[in-house]
Amino acid sequence: MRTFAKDTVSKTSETVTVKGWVNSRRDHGGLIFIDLRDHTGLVQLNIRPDQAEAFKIGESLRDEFVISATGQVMERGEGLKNPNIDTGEVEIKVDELTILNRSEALPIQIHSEAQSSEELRLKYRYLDLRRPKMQDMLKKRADMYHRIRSFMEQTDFTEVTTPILASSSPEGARDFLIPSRLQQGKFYALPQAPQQFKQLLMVGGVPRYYQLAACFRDEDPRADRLYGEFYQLDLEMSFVEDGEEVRSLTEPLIKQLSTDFAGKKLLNEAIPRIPYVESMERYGTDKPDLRYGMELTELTTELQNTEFGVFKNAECVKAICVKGGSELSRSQIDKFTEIAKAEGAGGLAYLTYKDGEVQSPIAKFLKTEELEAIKSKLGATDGDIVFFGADKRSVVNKVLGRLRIEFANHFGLKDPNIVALCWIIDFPFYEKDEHTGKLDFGHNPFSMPKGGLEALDSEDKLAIVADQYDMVMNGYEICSGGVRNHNPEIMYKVFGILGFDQAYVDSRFGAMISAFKYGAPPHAGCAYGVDRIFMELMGETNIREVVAFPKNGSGVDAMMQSPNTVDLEQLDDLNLRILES
RNA sequence: GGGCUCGUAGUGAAGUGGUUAUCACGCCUCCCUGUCACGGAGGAGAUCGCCGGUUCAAAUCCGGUCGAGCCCGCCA
Repeated sequence: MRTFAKDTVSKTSETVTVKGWVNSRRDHGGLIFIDLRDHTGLVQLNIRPDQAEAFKIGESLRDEFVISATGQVMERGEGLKNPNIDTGEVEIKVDELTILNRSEALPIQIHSEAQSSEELRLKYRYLDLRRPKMQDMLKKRADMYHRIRSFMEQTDFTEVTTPILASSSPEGARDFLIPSRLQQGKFYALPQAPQQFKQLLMVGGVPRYYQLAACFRDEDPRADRLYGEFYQLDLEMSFVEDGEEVRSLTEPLIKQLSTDFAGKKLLNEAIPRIPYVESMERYGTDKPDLRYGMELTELTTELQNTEFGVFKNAECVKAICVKGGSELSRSQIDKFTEIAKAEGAGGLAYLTYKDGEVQSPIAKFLKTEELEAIKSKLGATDGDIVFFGADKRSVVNKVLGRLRIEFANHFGLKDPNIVALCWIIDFPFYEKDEHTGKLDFGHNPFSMPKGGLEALDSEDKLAIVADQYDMVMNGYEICSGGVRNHNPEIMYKVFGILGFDQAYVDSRFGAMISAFKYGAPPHAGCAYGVDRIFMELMGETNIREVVAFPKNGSGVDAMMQSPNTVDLEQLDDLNLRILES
């Protein structure tokens, strides 16, 4: 019977068998210590020469050998205890020692603080996962899944799995295509989300559906975005016409995960609802991090008659006040200026409040009353610095929104123990492409335009608001949802505005359109990105750190060598051929 | 597709034009009976990602290329 490492501490004088890996070996010549590691922790083995056979084996042990050791658990003497490990009070006096398997020297460091490169860690993920931090991550993720399922079951949601082999959905991300053998020349697509299936479940009479759903998108990754596949807590509710019902029903889950599960504090017990337009104006983004202030402050009116040409001629002038920022060096300001330019700004004007006076290259262009207005509106005091954006409104918001995040990083304003949640609501239904000038869906073509059919007749299509909502956690979009459009007439019109005719909609969303003709209940739902939520709650900034087997930035699994070539026979089965490039 | 950064023994790092490329961990041999990242003595191990150029001389400078990371585009 195997005993786990951590349990040995309560088995003094008992004879036990422990199995695990050699974490380290300390060979004193006439006495050998082994730190044996299993999934529960470490325990020290004490191997003495009087057990000649075991001692001989002990001398041959190396890091990461897999062993089985049998012996008596002994309380360590005074001064020999190790408070740094859970089992430091005891050690096992080994009588029998067996090597279950040997190990070559490891290609990555798993015992030291200095961590090997991510490239190697991913290639040898099965070794990387032995590190306590990764073991902890896997356990915590399982715990989170358990809590999510409990919550969903308690709130009467029914788990339904939907197909992985699905069909290509246009207007979205790039699809992963799967060639069909039985229907040659045709393709399945891996679902980008179970969107259509879950809506069809609503028509199918399932009142509340949920699923921890795998989603597949062939788009370039980021630090907070996995390549290829990720998991969503996908859910949908029928007979819901107000998104508030979805928001208020599900947000307690995210609060519980933040507090009970992750042990963090909520910034606001009442989660604010912020309209999209307001968020863009105040934070310059639709995923604001509310843990810090530095809101974008409007100065267009105050500076409309200024002598300073850059401000005078701009459609919009805004500023943010960085508390204690007057200590920024010239080169640091230059760095922020580069960032501002990369976001489309012409430059980065600033005012420094230092030693009771205003210092700035642009101060001489500003009248005393203008300087006063700036100071009072931004609440600037001695030691602060104020940065300006003056340009088209969208550019100003974008630039200052980005700088707000950069300043928060620079001054360490992101408190890792706080979770700031908010809902962004009322997204624009349509957006105009800045380059082509063409109208496109802002977020999701399946959501209901607020005001229904009539709203779609509005002259200004950009003013049409979708009943669409995102949840934001500490600056990360963690949920997206909406009240769905369950009306075929509205569906046709929504696409018609973009120039797609009825036949197009029928061909792409035939099942949905057809289903909506047979008594589709109104419904609404959302999908929470569980990988990203888990990342933030674990205090990680790289999402690959919280996934067992992630792909790298090139979409490659360095461990499994996927994607890979296939046999010609397999291609023949599918009637496919690879063209010479 | 674009921008920025990086690539040096098995691993992590140092080395910004000039001796035999340095250090730590790991590895191998030997010594060591109370360590806990044990300690000590010795040893092996690097075409400095790859190709080309500049130079008397290149890990170092330049160009290209491959790979990785971050960001932009993209992500209904």
